[in-house]
Parts: sequence; structure tokens; C-alpha cells
Amino acid sequence: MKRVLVREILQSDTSGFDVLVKGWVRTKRDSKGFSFLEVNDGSTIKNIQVVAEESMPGYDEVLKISTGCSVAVEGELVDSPGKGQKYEIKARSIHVYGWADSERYPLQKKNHTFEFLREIAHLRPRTNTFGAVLRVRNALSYAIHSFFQNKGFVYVHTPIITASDCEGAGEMFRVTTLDLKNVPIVNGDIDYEEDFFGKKAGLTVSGQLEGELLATALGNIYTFGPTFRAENSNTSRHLAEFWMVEPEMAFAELPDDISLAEEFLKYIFKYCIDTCPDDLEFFDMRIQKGLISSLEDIILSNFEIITYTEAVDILKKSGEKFEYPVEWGTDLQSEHERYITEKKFNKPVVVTDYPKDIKAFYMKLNDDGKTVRAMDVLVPRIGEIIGGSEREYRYDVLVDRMKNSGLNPEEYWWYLDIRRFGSVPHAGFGLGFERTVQYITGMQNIRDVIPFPRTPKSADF
RNA sequence: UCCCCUGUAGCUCAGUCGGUAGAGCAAGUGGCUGUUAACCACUGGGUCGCAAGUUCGAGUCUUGCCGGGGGAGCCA
Repeated sequence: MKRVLVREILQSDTSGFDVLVKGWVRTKRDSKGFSFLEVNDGSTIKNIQVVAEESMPGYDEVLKISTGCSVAVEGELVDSPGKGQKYEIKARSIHVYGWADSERYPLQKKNHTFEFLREIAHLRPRTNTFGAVLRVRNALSYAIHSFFQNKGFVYVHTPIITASDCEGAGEMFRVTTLDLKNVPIVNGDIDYEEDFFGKKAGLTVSGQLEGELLATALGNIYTFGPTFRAENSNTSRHLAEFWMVEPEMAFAELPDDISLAEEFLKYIFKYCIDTCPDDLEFFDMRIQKGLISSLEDIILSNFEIITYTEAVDILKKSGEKFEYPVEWGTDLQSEHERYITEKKFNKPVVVTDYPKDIKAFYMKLNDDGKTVRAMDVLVPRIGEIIGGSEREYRYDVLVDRMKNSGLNPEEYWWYLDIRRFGSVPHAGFGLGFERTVQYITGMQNIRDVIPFPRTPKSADF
């Protein structure tokens, strides 16, 4: 008989036919003469209840089944007389593929803390929460691709290993084949000419610069890949290895960028609501009350767009007591961003036109000479989810900005060439994929929305 | 990297004034004809994170190290 998925069974309009399901036992309850098994196969957060009666062949084996065992169950799908489920399987035979010694199997049929589950990351996908996280993660990935594909954006692959010494977005992990116990030295410095690439190389901290090169040929592009930051960040919002989405549009200015970000977020949220209703219901009930309606609110909302200068004004007039003072020219603190998006507007807020000194060199300088065409999208609960800008496409201005930022324009000759030949206004943004999963699921710690998180002092599994 | 909290049974935690280890759940055994975090009874289960120090005596006090959590910075 052909195996069917639990998701398909639960969607069936009728019962009374034979089925074969394969999955893992979540829990078992024994009574005199019969047992209830709950089997989950990962196709849905819901389990299928299996009833095994004493009279069935091999019942003495069934009695030995415990949480975690992998099984194949063949039997008739019947309407369940009990409460809590529509259907159940009246088992005719149960085959155990693999036992799970109940004295050693760490997952119990009780709530575990996320901290504990992180220590057994190889088993936590078998829990309700992580199964749901991973299904939402999958749906979100697909939504990202379908959004951009529907709009004709070209999915491009930017390098993971890069030899640009200073991309400027954060500390890089070094990539080397040098013998660390015997590093070649020339004039007191490491001789990178002997290294694999003949120069200092590292893992990418952003695909943006290369993305710009491709956008100024193909028009609209996006990247969706892994990104690495060697920052010693110990927070619930940072990973050393995470996934980032970076669209880049040629012939586009900041308002186009903002529109794209807003349309994009609404699309991917709606896609997840539509395709993962059971998982989101679980998150709404167990992780973050009101989650679904807050996502629906955002889909229907118009994002607030304010300038940095207006934001500073709002904060100064707020009457709130902030730990850090608000001063034009300094970066907004987490508490400030939270006030703006959570208290003042209670919806996503796009803050634009930041002072040039607190933003990256590649952002387009405004006519006032003081601010740049940057935008941060702030959302309630997690703060900055998107950072983007219109890029400086004027060659001379960009060279000046590089020099003022302490960068050597010669090392960016290829980046500057784009401005030298057929330069066009262009704009793009970066979206932290895991932060977005956090936002959609309500999960508080970013380490719990990626299967195997990499953080300082932690790279197990 | 900084500040605060924390580390005791498989898990979640309690442990008073320094006097030699407790609960709930889980697990094991038995019971129960429809369970839903099943229920009832009984049983087993400990390098108190690691190292040093103070003390007649340390889970408890002191110092150092390591891990975990929350917040900050950096950022996505």
C-alpha cells in the first residue's frame, strides 16, 4: 500500500478506507486491552491518533513502543468517537522501524525550555514548535522567491568567499589555507601572497556590492544566501551565520525602494498566513498571543514614512524618559526605535534620510550635504528588519565619500567602474531572513528559528 | 565586548541561620474498556558546572574559570 501523509489524511472529506502512515510516535497512552498512539510525520503540526487493540497481531510489541519510536501503521481510517480529533486509524498492523530507549531519549511528552532544546538541536525538529518553525521557514523562502520572480527580478548568486578587504558591513571571518602554526611572515606582516587566493580573503558580510554590479546589467536582481559576521554579538537577534535577502533595482530611487520593501513584506506575510494556518495558529496560541491579527494588521496597514530628522523631533517631544539622550547626528537607540514603531505609530515605520556620518559610504548624498538617502524599516517587537538605501551613483561624490570614510578607492576600482560607465540611479535593501522568521512566528530568540545556529562560542551540530 | 541574573535528579525547580539532598514531571513495575499533558499505586534515580580557599563541617560563604539567559553596543 502507498504511504499517505498525515496532512492529506486530515484534509480528507471522508473516512472508511485503508491507509498506511509512517512517522514518529509523539506519545502513547495505554489502557486495559488497547493503546492510543499519536503519530507525527512532519507534514503537519497535527498528529494522527492510532488505536491498537489487544487482539491485533504483535500487540505485545506495541506495548513496548514509546515516545520517539519510528513506525509504519496500516489500518482503516475511521471517525473518532473521542474528542479532540476528527479521524483516527484503527490499526491492523504496526511495524517499528527504530526503537527509542525511553530511559535515554531526551524528548519527553512535556514542555521543554528552548534553552534545553538548543542543546539537542539534532532532535528538536521533532518537537511541535520546531517543526512549525521549519515549515514556516520553508514557506517564507518560497514566498521570497515567488515575490521577486513574479516581478521579473533575476535571482543571482554573489560570492561567499570574497577578497574585498573592507566591505564595511562588519567583522569578517578569515578564509585561509595557511598553516596557522607556521604563518609566512614578510616584513613583520603575514604574507598573504602565499595564501590560497594570493591575498587576504574572508566570508562575505553582504552581497550588495556585487549585487549592484549585476543590477546595472540585468535591471532588477535579488540575492538570497548565507551571510557571515564575526561580530561578538550576544543577543536574541544576532547570528554569526544567517541568511539575507538583498534586492537591487536599476533606475530606481529611494521611494521605489520603500515601495518595494512594503509590498514585499506584506506579500510574504500573507503567503505564510495562507499556506501555514495550522502552524501560525500554534504560534498564536502558545508563543505569541495575537500574532496572526498583528500580521493581518500589517498587511492592511500603510507603512508610516518619516525622516530621521522628524523621528528625532518626535522623540524629543515624546515626554518619554529614555536611557540614552536623543540628539540629531547620533544613531537611534533600540529604545528609540521601539518607541517609534510600537508606541507612537504601532505599525511598521520607515525612517529615511539619516545623517551621513552614521551610515555607509555607498548611500546617496542628499543636496543638503548632511544626510543620505537611507531607509530603515522598523517593526514592532524586533526593531530593524530591513536596511536599505539609494546608492551614490555619481563617481566624484562616491570617491569623496570613500576617502572621507577612510577607504582606498583603488581597492574598489570595479565598484567605481559602474559609476564610470553608464552609471544609473539604483537602490536596494537587505532583509534579515531569520529576523523575518522571528517576526512571523513570534519566536523570541533568533537561535530558535534556524536549525543549527552559529553564535560566539557555539557551532555544534 | 560591557552590565545584571543564573548553573542542584533525564527535564523544570525548591533547598531558611553553614550541619551532609527534596518536590513535580519524566522513566521502570503493577492496575484501569475510549484516552487527549490520561488517571491511580509503588520503585529506582545526585561528581549540587569546574578548580581553589575559609571552616570542625560548604549545595549554601569568598575568589577564579567555564556554560546558559536577559539587556546594551554592533547590525540584518
